[in-house]
Amino acid sequence: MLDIKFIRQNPEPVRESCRRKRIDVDIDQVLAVDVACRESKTAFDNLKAEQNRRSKELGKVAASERGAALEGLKQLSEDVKAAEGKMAAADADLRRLLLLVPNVLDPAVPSGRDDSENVELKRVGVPREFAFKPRDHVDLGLGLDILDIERATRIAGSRTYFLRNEGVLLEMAVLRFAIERMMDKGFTPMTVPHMVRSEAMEGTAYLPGGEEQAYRTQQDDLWLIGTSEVPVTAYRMGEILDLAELPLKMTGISPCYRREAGTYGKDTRGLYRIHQFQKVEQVVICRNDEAESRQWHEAILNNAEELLQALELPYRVVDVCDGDLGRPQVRKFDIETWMPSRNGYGETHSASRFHDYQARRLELRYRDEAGKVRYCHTLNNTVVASPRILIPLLENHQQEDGSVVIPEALRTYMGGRERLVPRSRPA
RNA sequence: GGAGAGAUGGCAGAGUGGUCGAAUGCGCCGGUUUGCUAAAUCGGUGUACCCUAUAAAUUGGGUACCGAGGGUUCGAAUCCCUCUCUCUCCGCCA
Repeated sequence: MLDIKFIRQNPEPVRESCRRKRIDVDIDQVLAVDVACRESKTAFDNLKAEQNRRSKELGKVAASERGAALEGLKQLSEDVKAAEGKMAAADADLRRLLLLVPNVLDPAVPSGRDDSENVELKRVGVPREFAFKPRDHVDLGLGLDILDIERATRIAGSRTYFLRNEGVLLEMAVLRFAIERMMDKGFTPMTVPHMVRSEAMEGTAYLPGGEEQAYRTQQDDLWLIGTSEVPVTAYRMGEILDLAELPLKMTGISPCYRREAGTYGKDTRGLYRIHQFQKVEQVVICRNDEAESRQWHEAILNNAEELLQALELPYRVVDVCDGDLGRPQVRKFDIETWMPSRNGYGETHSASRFHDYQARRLELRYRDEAGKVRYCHTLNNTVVASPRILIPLLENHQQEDGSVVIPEALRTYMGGRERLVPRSRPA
């Protein structure tokens, strides 16, 4: 959410960000409702002040003189109620609109229609030249007997899977490796509620707007998280933090649930796009300082890059263009990891910077040196998400015989195993 | 799931219809005193919004907020209803 005062003073940059993000919000309407809000607030304040004053006096008036004074006050009371109703309605209107106004783009964000026009910033590592015909992760997974999609579909519908045998170890190894690396970097690991209230979804800007993408529980009106970003960023919501606590560096691990509505027919094979996965996420909550916020954006991007390097996977970093950017982000860098089966890079990480957009919705604040209360800045990035990361892991490290070499970094978490070997499946 | 108790400022805790944004204590900030520290003592110490003045930190006025929402009343921290959360007991349970 943007500060209404900012919109009032800078309507044009806000309009421009709406246009570039292709989000249809009428800023003139926002400004009109803002005026209505303030007018109704002033009207209410004045009426209420009069009522307070006269009511106070009434308490001191002798009982015999009350009758006449009461008559006028009854009418005033009606007027106050009417004015209050009007003000509340205007406030609600404004809030509803403000939740839809997108964040203002960083000037550096490139222009483009969709993800095909994201701008590549760098490539690290060289995709392997195979001397044989490489298999995709599904064939590899079946051969190794670490994966079963067909039966999962029968039981749980499309975009579901079972991991089996060393597949389970491999997923847990990747997650465990990721958490330990983040702890080494001073991030506090957290397990989190997987179902959260609307406030947390709204506060992190998944609602309103993301209703179609999230699972909602029927009886308790809770939402299944699509990422631990939601509970972790919301962890201190409503609090005024001590400056000394900042920056808050946290790393959440959780299952992530996504409906993937509107993606029918897209990425249907394998483990790329599924309804449920595991993710280790990094979240930074820092002071309201543009330069510091940018530094953390670089830092969390770098954290993810280091992890991919440790997994010996080639990747590239892209600067996400305006048309592909979500409502809350100021800027976003995606990391795409080389996936031989796609003969291209596929998104595995997404590093977002939000300015105070989420913090304002979450009432996440701190007291600065001068004692002034200010909204924090928030950022997040994937550390690793599985099973998507298993795609490049299996495909890049496969051997001609269908075995897969486990990167050095993961071996201690795999009971010392150095490779996964095909086996015939039990009947 | 059933029965009961509770939710007040950074914390503890008073307040059961008007003089309450809220006693008191602790904490915190500033002053005074004292070789230093401590103690003592005096003063200050919430958030948001609106109006006003100002180049600005900010000043002056107003309104709201005592878990959340609604109601009664001229007037609600205080009375009523609904909800949320916490605690105790019973039930169920990994």
